[in-house]
Parts: sequence; structure tokens; C-alpha cells
Amino acid sequence: MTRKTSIKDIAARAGVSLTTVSIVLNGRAREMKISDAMAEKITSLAKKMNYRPNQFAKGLRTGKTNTIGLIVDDISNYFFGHLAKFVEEEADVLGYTVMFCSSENNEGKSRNILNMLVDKQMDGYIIAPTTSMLPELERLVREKKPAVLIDRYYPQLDTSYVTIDNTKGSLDAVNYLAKKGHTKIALVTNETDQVQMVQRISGYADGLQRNKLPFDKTLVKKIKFGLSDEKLVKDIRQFLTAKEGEIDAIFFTSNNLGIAGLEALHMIGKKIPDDISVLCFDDNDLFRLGTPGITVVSQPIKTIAKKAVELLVRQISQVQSETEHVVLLTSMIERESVNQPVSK
Amino acid sequence: MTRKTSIKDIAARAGVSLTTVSIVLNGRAREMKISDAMAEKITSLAKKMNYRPNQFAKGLRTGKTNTIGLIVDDISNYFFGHLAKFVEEEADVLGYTVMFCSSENNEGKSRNILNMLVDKQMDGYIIAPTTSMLPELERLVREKKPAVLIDRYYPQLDTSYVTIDNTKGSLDAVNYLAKKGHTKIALVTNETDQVQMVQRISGYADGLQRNKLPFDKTLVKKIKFGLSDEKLVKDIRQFLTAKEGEIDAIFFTSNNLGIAGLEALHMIGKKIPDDISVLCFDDNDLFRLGTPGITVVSQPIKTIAKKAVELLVRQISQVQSETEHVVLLTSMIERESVNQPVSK
DNA sequence: TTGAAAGCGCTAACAA
DNA sequence: TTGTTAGCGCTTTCAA
Repeated sequence: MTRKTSIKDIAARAGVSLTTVSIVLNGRAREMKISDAMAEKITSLAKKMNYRPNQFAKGLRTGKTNTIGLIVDDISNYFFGHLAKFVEEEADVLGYTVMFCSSENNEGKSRNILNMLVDKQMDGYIIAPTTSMLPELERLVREKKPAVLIDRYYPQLDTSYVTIDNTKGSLDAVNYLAKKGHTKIALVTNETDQVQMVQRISGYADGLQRNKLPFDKTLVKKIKFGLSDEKLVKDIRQFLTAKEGEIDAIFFTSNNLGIAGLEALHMIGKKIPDDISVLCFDDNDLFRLGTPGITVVSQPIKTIAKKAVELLVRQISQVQSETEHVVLLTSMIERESVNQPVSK
Repeated sequence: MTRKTSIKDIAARAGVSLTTVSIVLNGRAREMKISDAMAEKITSLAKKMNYRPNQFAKGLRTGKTNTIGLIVDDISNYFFGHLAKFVEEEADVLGYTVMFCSSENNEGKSRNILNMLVDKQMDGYIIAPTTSMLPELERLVREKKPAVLIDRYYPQLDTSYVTIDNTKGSLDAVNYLAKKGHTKIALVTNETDQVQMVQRISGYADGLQRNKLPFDKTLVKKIKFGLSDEKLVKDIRQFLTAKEGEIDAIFFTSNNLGIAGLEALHMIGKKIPDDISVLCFDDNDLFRLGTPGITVVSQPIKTIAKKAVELLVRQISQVQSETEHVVLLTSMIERESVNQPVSK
């Protein structure tokens, strides 16, 4: 009872060789012209003996795991949580399992998260890359391991990726604010080299320019990555108090910045949109259902996930070996967080 | 360049046998009295050749993967997302990787999610079990595979588990509402046999009784599991409209019910807490930061995760083989969603 | 202090 | 149509 049944056991019981059993169990009975009677016997025996193939042995032999690794910043974040869910959903359809890791948990640790997944021999990887990951990514590319980057990418790296048009997303946001009459638009973003953020910032600058608004760099707050939630709120609060009266609208470049921002605004007693207008990149439950609803630049999370899995599986199956780039569009969801400016 | 370096390669380069290399690389050089010079040579060679052990071979040989499987309802849900994050964090500390699966994605599929993880030979499992999982769980127990249930458990199954005192949590909530003067307290919950929900419902009933309030079963709305978000909102909305005027407070027994509930209330134009008071089991960003803040029964998610990993790893290391049960306490977080009742 | 060799469970090339 | 066998990369017993 304790040991698992192996192919050998089945072969013994059926009175045939290992090969026959292996063939039948891999669904190649017909192809190999095993008699139907034999095939049926083996199949039912396998079921009766509760046979479950040993994946190590299989993997050792074939080099395949039917598993893909997913690396995101933080699985508890709305964007990445949903992304993970959809990735799993889509992967499941195509016969793959997902192994996920949050890179944020492992920041600064000696052990490298990507290496760890490589060690586990995933068939491929979907990665929201952090800056520290570049060397490992280069190696992945060099070794031609199937990989798809999401949310951001390295321009200098020839990998497939799925992103959105961040510049346009930001531009839309600023245009929207400007149309409403806002002239003192602050930006709260992260201090990072990651493309998606760089693009969001440049979209902001573009937007100002197109609306003939000056770019005031003191209205741009760049916050360090990886701060605790409390610290994040505190930083934003300080910025807001320092700029009291000089801002009539704020654009947050991500989900968690926006959430922290709302908390900060709440703490200093600013009312949205009466005292200040707010717009955010990324949607979530709070923005959607809170009062007031927050107007957002929304990403097509499900499509991103679906595309990423699709590209990856295509790479894995070698049908396609050139890299592919998918750039999706964001959409503005108008809610109640933007007003005409009060001070003019 | 294409093939990975194996122990054999290192042995060849070092001019020693496989055994020696294996010993050194497993840190048993001292123990086996390998000369320091040799050990050093092998180690540096391994690094230089970028050696990464093949986990299949290792697993095949040792039966260990240093991986634990985590099964939750839905990774994009606030509670489970955070749980997953903390599980990963804690597992990482103890040298384990996590493989997660959402059971909701796989409901009704022929392929069984737990079996799938078993196939992948996890060292152990942390599971938020669904009702359909019972047979598989029984097998896990019979085969003495390390497993810890979370959030809910099967009383008839001798497994370790980590939960909270759901009955008390609900009781606290109802007490709180009753103290505020509410007498017409509705319950919105799921239609399920899962213990945690059964307990939350009985805590509600207890609470009514203790406060000498009648139990009106038409004020209890049980909603099917696995509905789409839209359907969920619609069901709640219908319930609310049907019971218009008969309810002065609602208690939602979970996160996603509460979120859908807020959406429903929003749609029918009910103001919280003026028109109706709201209390919810589980916290999240929307409840915490939305206006008004929602008063909640909060679970110690991080402790749950930590305990679960702790129990599991102890089981895996065989230090302890009896099952352990951990029951944690919830805490009420008072915000602005509960008022004195309007109609009396 | 180190090496030879068996074997974990499976697949696939080759044989019959 | 089915069987024999090598070997995937690693650990570990036994031997030297």
C-alpha cells in the first residue's frame, strides 16, 4: 500500500513488457498497433491500481514538465493577482500548470528567484522583470529558453513581450484632465528605470506639452520601490502637504500608488473631487466601488494574460521561434474623481 | 553551450569520480573527509561551469522537491491573494517553493486539481478544500501525505488545519449590530456545507438569540458558489429590493459577497450607513479606504499563513506526525458603516 | 579519502 | 504487434 504503482507493476500484472504499457498509457496504442484487447486491459489495470506516472522520471527522460513559471512583483496586488488568475486559467486550457513567485518577497536575497525557477525546469517563463533580473534574463535569451515578458520589457533584449501602450495611456489621462480645465497636474510615480514607468512619465510630459502646460518637475513625485504601505502613504502625504495649493489634480501611475494616495488624501482631509481631482493608472475594487469612484486608465488584464500564455506556448512548441511583441491599448474609465478645478 | 553541465562534466574536468563531486556539492565534504583542496577545486569548478543540479534526477532519487502546493479558491481574491503571498514568504524562509492553484478555475473539470499536484510530487500541501475534494483528501490522509487545511476543514477528517473562530467572529458582529440598536439584521452568505460558512451562520443565529432577537429565515440570503460577479450583484440586489424596509443592517459573511453587496447597494441608491448599516467578514482595501469605511471582522491572514506553513513543514520533516489544530481569533475593526437604525 | 556501480521510473530506438 | 535494453542525472552503498 505504501509504494506507488509503477509501470513495471502494471506490466507484471498484465503479463506484458514495460514498453507496451508505456505506449498504451501514452495514448499511442493505435499508432503502434497494440491490440484493442491488450490496450483495454492495460488501461483498466492502470486505473484499478491507481497508477499515477512519476513526473520526475518522465521529466528526466523527456525534459518536459508542462509547467510554466510566472514571476510577478506581488501576487497580492490587484493587477498581478488577476493577471495570475487569468494566466492560470489560460494555461490550464492549453494543458499547463503554473508555478508562481513574487519577486518582491525575494528582493535583496542572495538566492535568485529566476534561477530558482530555471532549476525547477519549467517549460517556459512569463516574467514581469525587475531591474536586478537583467543578467539572468540575458542568460535565458542566450540559452533560448521560452520566455515572455509582461507589463514591461528591456528594449535591448530580444525577447517576446506583452505590454500596453503606456505612453498613450498617460497621455490620455493628462488630456482628460486638461480638457476639464486642470493646469496644475501632479504626477506620483515610482523611482525606477522600468520601461512601463518611464513611458508613463513621458506620456505625462507629452500630455502637458500638447496642452501647452508647463512641465514643473517639483510636481513630479518619484517614490522608491518596495516601501512598506505605511511609508508609502507617509511619503505621499508629505508631498501633498508640501505642495498644498499648488496642485489641482493628481495622476498616480499605478494601482498601489493610487491606493496609498487615497489613504493619504483621506488623512489630510482632502475631498475628492472637490478639493482635488484624482486619476489613476490601473483599476481595482476600491476605485470601482468606492465613493467617489476613481477615474482610471484601465489595462486589459485578461487579454494580457491570454496573449502572454499564447506566445509562450507557441515558443515552447517551437512552432515559432522569432520573438513577438504585443502592445495592447488601455481604456479610460470615467468615474467621479475628476472635477473642474476649484482654484483658478 | 547548449547542454547543461552535469556532475559528470565536473568530475571529468576535476579528474575525480562522480561520487566525490556529489559529496562535495551536497556539503558533505568535511563529513566524508574529502581534502580541502579537492573540495575547493570542485566547488569553484562547479561555479565556473555554472552547474545547476537537475531537479528531476534529484527528485527521482530522493523523492523530495522542496516544493509545497497551495490550493485556494481564487488567487485574485483579497483574502487568498494575501494568504498566498504570506505563504510564499514564509515557505521561502524555510527553504520551500510554492506552487499554487485556484480551485475555482477548475471546478467541474474532469481533471482533478489536487491529483494534479500530487502528480507533481509536492512535498506537502496547504489546501482550502472545496466540497468536491473530499475523496481526494481522504486518500491523502490514508497515504499520510503531509497536508494542512486552511480556512475550513472536514470535521470527520483527521488532518491538521488552521482556521479562525468563525462562530465567535459572527457572534461579535451581531452583538455589535444589536448593541447599536439594530433588530432587523439580514445575513448574506453562501449556500454551502463548508464549515467556515456553517459556523458563520450559526454565530449569526447565536448572536440573535443572545440579544433576544427573532431568527427570521427570510432575512438570510444564501447565494450559490461560483457565480459570476455580475450574477452575484444581481442576486443580492433582488434580495435587497424584495426586503426593502424590512432590513436595517446587513452582515456579509465574506469578502466577495461584501464587495458585490456594496455594488448592489450602490445601484439601488442605498446610502451606508444612513439608509442601511453594513458589516462584513474579511477586510480589504475597499472596506478600509472606501467612503464610508466598512466595519469588518478581520482575519489574521499573515498568522494563518505562517502557522499553516509551520505545521506543514513540521509534518514534512516528520518531527511530528500527529495532526495539529490551530484556531485563531478574529478582531473587529470599527469604521463608519454602522449607524443607529433609522426606522424603529 | 575516493571510486564503481546499482537503481530511482520512464521513454524510445532497435530487435524480434 | 510486442519485448529488450540503454540511458536521462543523481545519490548512496559498498569496496578499495
